[in-house]
Amino acid sequence: MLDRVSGTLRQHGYRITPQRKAVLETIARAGGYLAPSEVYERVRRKHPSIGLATVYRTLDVLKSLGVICEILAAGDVRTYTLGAPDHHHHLICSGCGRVTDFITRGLEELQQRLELESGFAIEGHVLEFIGRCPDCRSGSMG
Amino acid sequence: MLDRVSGTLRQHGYRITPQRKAVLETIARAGGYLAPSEVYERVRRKHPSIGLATVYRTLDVLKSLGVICEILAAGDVRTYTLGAPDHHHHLICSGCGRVTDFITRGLEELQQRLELESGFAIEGHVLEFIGRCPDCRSGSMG
DNA sequence: CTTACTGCAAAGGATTTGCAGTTAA
DNA sequence: TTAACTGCAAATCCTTTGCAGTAAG
Repeated sequence: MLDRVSGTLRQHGYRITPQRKAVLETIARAGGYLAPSEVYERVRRKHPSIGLATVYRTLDVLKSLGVICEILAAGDVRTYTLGAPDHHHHLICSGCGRVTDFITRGLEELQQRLELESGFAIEGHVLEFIGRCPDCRSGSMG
Repeated sequence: MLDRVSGTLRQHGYRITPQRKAVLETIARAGGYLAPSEVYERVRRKHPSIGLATVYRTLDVLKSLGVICEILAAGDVRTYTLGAPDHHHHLICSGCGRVTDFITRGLEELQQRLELESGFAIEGHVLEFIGRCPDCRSGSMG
């Protein structure tokens, strides 16, 4: 994975730096979605001198290359995970904020209908469900 | 409309103030979606002394009562329009930012499937399509 | 070597909060 | 009368930017 991303970075004239590797590995290892501040905290464990600005800049680069995907969740938090957008959707817990992905089809038809009816050239979509995850339903978290 | 909302406000122990009326009327008259700063600018034309904080506070109140609906659009802009969420979805122009609503069904089935598969108690959803509107497709806006 | 990248600190923009005065009910 | 509301200014929070030094290629 790192090899592939390194290639992508190089192809676009970006350099491979320890900071970029660390950010990417952190997101990859997390599995779920991390906010910039969370990425920062985790990267700092191994790489204490990294600056928050570098994390933001790295997230921008990786996002612009499609290496990571940003979700526009409720509560104005940006979070990031590995992978390109649009291939999956999100199920967000209103209790703990955890994000689960799901895949669905059928949006293509809807998209076609919308293009016809609205005249838009549709480029992408966001589909998020918000609810309470099993843990938060049973637990004492509110 | 204002009467209905006044009733709602009163029922919840909120007072009817000129500022709240002005914010509500501004959003109602706009038809589309307004960011807090846009609401503020427009309200100021008729009500020059209003403060931005009051606009934010009013938006919070109206949103919490379901009188207005907030969309979580790309680019980290919050915008508001009349009406409760979840009854419609959004088609957002990536050129000019204008938002069009659409209504669709079929998400209920998907929701049921997700509840079964994930164990979530789903409370709501967001469905947004992003694309270029007819004006921006034909015009010179990029 | 060259120039992209980094860390730091300062700047920026959006939203929230504290407070004393005001006003709806 | 009285408690919710307001405007203002300051405070917060998140993100971006300027800069001089560092390091990838």
